[in-house]
Amino acid sequence: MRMRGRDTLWQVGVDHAGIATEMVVTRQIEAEGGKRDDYTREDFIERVWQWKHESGSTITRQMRRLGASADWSRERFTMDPDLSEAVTETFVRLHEEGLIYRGPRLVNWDPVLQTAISDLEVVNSDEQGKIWSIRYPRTDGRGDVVVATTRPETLLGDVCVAVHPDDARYRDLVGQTVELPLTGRQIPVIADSYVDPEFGTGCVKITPAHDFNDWEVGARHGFEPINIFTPTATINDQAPARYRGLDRFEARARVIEDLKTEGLLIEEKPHAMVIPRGDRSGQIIEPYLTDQWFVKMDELGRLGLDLVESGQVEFVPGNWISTYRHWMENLQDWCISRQLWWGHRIPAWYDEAGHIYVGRSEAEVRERHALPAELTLSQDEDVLETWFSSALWAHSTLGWPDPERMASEGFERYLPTAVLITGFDIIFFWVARMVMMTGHFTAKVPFEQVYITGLIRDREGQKMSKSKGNILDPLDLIDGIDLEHLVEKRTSAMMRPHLAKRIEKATREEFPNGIPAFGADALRITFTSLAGHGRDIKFDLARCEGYRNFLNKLWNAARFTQMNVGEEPLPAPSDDELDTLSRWILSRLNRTVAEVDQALADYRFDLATRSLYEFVWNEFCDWYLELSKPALFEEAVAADPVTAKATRHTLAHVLETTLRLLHPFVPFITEEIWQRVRVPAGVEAGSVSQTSWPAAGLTDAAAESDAEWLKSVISAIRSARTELNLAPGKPMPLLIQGGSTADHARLDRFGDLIRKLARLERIEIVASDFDSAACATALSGEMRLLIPLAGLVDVGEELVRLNKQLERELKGLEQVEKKLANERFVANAPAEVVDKERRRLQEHRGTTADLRAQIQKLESIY
RNA sequence: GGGCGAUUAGCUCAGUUGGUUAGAGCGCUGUCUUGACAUGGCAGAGGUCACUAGUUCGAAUCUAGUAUCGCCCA
Repeated sequence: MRMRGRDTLWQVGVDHAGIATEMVVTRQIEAEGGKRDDYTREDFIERVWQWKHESGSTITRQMRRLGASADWSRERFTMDPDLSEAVTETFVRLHEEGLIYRGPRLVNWDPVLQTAISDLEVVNSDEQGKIWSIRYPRTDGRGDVVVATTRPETLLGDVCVAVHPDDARYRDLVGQTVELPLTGRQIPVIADSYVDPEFGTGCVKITPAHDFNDWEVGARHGFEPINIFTPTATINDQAPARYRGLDRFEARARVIEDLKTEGLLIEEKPHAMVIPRGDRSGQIIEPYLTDQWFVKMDELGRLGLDLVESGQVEFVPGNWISTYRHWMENLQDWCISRQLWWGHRIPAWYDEAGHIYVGRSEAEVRERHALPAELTLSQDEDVLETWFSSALWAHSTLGWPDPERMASEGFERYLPTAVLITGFDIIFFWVARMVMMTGHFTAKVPFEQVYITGLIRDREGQKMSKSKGNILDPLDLIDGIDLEHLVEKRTSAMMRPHLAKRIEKATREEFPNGIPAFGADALRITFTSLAGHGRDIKFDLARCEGYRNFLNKLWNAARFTQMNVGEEPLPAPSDDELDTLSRWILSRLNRTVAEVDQALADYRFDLATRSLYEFVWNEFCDWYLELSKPALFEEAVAADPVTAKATRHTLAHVLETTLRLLHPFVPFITEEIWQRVRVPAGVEAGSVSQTSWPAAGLTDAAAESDAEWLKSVISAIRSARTELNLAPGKPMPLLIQGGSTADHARLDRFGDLIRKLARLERIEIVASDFDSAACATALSGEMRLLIPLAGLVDVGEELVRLNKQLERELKGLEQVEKKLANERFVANAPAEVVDKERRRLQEHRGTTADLRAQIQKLESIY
């Protein structure tokens, strides 16, 4: 983009990762033998800042080493004062608009971290649990009701038992009461269609304070929820004294034991179930009743959906829109408060009577509500979740809400931004929320396109994670790392230390010699080459190695070029001074530019990389450099100085242009080489990054066809040579039989090149009646390339070779014949397709006839 | 249960609006220290495009179903 002369901004920065950071610092304190409780809020935050300054810049350090060409002077952090101001402003405005509210709700509660977390931070894992059937005696003495539950301890908070309204078995039960075991309470039986009559006995205990579904049922029937847990998930005073103070698992054991004693436990059996766990702590999450802050999602969700459905924000690849749509259509209100210290503190104050005042500061609150100075206000202890501030990123980093900063940071100039590049796992967390927030507050979209990259997985296809110990630090791929350090890095500071042994073993198996240094360029181009539009990227060191070798190839091609073009500016040849091969490579270069342009426009970095790789290696290095050598040899320079000059200039020009094309992929090596070729290539700029992006020029069909002819002749001879087991260096003559006038004209022009590249002694054209019985044959178009066998090879080997070729040809011939024999094909297929098949038929017929004739001749003398 | 996606060479993946004998890298085989490069050159082997049916003159490509796997949501 920048090389195309566009006004570009790559806004870098990081968020403050509330929960994760708080956990890391807490663990650090514990490792020193301290406790988090020893710290005041202020001291703890101080400690977090200290940690952040020391080791919080890992990501930006990695990005810098990778050569990310961002505007580093504009790096932002979500806890910066200006971004924090945006957070407060957003909260206050949303509150004023009635889109933020506080209330008692069931939230996902992490009893270890003691904070609410959002739905998205809960990981549901399939686990083996148990299910218990419990008898609830009817108070009318007419038997019992049996309920099944996976969480018997929650019966202490049951408010009723529910059955399905259409369930004939229990029709007489509805409206009756049952005795809730162990509590001495009586609870009613109600009918609700939430109950699945097929599941268990068709009777369900309802515990509104500890289950999301039960909460709904309880609310529908007007029950007051009974919360039986403290914030650490121990039993509170709502329960009978016997259970108070037990943690949830102890309570379960005692409840079961007591039920057994009372003869109320019917059975216990294994049960496959889904357990909610916190994605940070790995602990079982409790649905827990607390006061939390929420953002209403109905209106914002509609906006977020509209902006995408209308095409103002476009996903690449496009089918991610269905994931986005699906989520936006099923939104829950967004729980934004977290019971943490590290983050943006909620701008709400309470008086002693519990009234809530929201405002930008305590002073503003006092003034706005005319509160007397002696009234004590205390600020809400909670902070906002990290994504709340990240959601504002697009506009808050451009100065919003301060008009002066907006002007200086380029709010109008850069919003909407062109593209957000991110992983699909973050579409809900971040993308959707950015679209909603920027849309709501600025009436603009945050970005026009969202390029969703695949997720980099390890060699086995596993998601990389610290706890699995399969992470790879890009820095270690760049600089290399020995096995011991790698093992140490992967097994230290683990959340689950018992996995260390297994991780160590796997690491030693996968990287027995550690990781060699590949360099930043090789790593970058490996990633771009893997960046197809799939959703997973399996990372394999072998790919990295391949691209490192490619860069080595590029380096050597550059050395060759430098050696031959020198260090002085080269005069550009006029069009008619350009030799065919130079015109060919320039034509191929132009095609490559066009391909790369198209690939980049489509975000197909893999295809862009491939075009460049193939051009550099398979065309520039394998052919042009080789073909240029004869023109650059000393005798040749004297014989044809014009071609030598044109070739030199073309070498320099093609290399220099290729470097510009490659620069966004491999910035370091291209800069290094470019500095050495810019003078001979005649380009004025201080750095390759300041040159302009190449424009695709015209292609040259005549030159391309000449070069293809030349390449196929040389390849045919080389193949024959190998198949005949002729040493590559062994001189041999070549006889040419047949061929068109065009062939002969080309032989005339390129004979010397063929001789040199195919290592021939001489080339001789022989008459059509020349007896080729004593020759090996290769076919190239209409030409027969004959290699006299005398003294060189075994006739038997040649026969084997020819028969193999014949077999291949016959297969092709058969296919074409079948096609053309089909009348409906001839009648229905487009004329050019049919013509093509007819031409192929002729070719195959000619070739097979030739091969047969030659085989016969050889057999006659064999 | 709902949604999304995948299945192409031993491995990792391309394959555009359906149209030569389906391509690449790595790996494998043979061979070569030729004056850019052995991190290399040259040549080669290797595929029933998961399966079944359909549409079509023609299917890796389009449609339906089946199987296996993965992810997201309930």
